Amino acid sequence: MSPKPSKPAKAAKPLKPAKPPKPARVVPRRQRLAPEERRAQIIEAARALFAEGGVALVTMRSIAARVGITQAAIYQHFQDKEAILYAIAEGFFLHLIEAKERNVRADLDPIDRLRASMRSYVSNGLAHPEEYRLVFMTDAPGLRRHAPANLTREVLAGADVAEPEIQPTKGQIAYGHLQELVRELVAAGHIRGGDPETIAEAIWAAGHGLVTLLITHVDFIWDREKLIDTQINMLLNGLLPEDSPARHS
Amino acid sequence: MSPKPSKPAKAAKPLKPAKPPKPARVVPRRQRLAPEERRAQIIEAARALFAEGGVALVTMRSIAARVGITQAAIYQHFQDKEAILYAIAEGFFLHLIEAKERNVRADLDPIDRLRASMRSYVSNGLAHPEEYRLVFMTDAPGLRRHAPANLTREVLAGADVAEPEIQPTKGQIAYGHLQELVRELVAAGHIRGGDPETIAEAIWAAGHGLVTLLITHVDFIWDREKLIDTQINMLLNGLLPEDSPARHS
DNA sequence: CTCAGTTACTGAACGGTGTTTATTTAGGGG
DNA sequence: CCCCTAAATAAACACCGTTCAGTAACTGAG
Repeated sequence: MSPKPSKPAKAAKPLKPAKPPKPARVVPRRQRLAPEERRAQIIEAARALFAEGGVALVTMRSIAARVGITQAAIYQHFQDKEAILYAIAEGFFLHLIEAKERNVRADLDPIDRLRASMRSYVSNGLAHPEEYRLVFMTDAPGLRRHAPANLTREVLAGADVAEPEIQPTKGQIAYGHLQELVRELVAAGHIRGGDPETIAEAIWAAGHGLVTLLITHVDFIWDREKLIDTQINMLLNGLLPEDSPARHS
Repeated sequence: MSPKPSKPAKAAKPLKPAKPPKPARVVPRRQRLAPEERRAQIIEAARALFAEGGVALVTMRSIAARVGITQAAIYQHFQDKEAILYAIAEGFFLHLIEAKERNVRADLDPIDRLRASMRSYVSNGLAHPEEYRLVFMTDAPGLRRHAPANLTREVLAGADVAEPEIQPTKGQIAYGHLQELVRELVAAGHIRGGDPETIAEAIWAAGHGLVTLLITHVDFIWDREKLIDTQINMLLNGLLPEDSPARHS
């Protein structure tokens, strides 16, 4: 059996029946903070726990304990747990955007910009696997719910809904960079023609699949660089040899 | 008289509080089943719940209620919840293998076999999004634990650990089909040379990314077929035009 | 047929989770 | 000064997966 922590447990409290409200409770000492400060504390605690052991360690109780408040107090500042995780997810996308701006210099050859973009994306995923899992591999449809504004399909499609207060999430900004790059490349004829939107989606899918494979089968893939090279080469040059009769079929 | 065996006094209760264990409990009517039958019932119930509302509905209590037993009884037949989910995951891979054998006829042109393989994989993912999420997008490292035998890296790498009782999981079988196809194509010169193992990984990554994108951004992507076509075309022909100076760099 | 042994099953917990509610109280504006 | 808003609390609620002692249905040997 497991180590049984014998607890004295005098919990003989009648749960159901009428509850005589115990009076004269002395709440020890309570410190109040400015809301935005508390909010920052909570996010920071959550981020630290997340970094230490992944999403499993991020618990309302563990966050509260780290901050020094009770778990219920968190609900004064966040609608629910997913709202906290959303903040962490946005941090990941911020990393992504910053790394992209560091690695994908504007003076590079256009095709090299695409290469560098993909490498930057993959490297970032490998550097922050827990965040990557949270953002793309967790079944949390609610994460999107906590975006500051609803970017509907129409907005993204470019309908003239020019409401200035609608601002995209960090994830949408990051993806927008890829879209723009692909548009540029297609317009300049550097890559095959086609719908830039669809091409960007296909490229992202390939990159995402690569990261997924690398971070979930950690101990099966020994030569990561070779795999990344192979995939980028596949995307650019294609699998078919130049003289293959199957080309462009 | 009564077959009441060595159950002396109930006074010897070393447990926490003095709990008067009311005896004379009349357990209504209990039906016992052959273990394999019960096992099948449990899996079936879990599968039905899973199909109805995803993994969130699959609860030990909900499974038990559907079968008509208590949740603790399940543990007579499965080590834990993940063992049940493993059965569902294996079912998904079985679908995958069957679909592949239906769609990828051996008499096809080799390159068309690759095309059909990818289409079959993607279609299967789109047809069973909940299973796909469970298998590839849930952070359940334990799913692998319930494989009937441990296929270690050495075994997969081809070391001569020819233990006949070690049999691969359905997932490993499915992936093996892709590996074999790629090996064939490379050997016959139908696709560019390179390490077939790595190429297979890159292809799988691209297909997986595609499925992920399609099942998570359901309402953003209107033309799935176009995206699938674009990606397969990208993999085969490459993004770069024939006369691009960047080719093969 | 009897009876001991095995084991599928039950009821009741245990420790955990996210969240809600009533209550208390700190701190700032009239 | 009081009063009101709202941050924080204690205590619960409704779940979850899992464990465990005890019970009863079956099994098979004598």
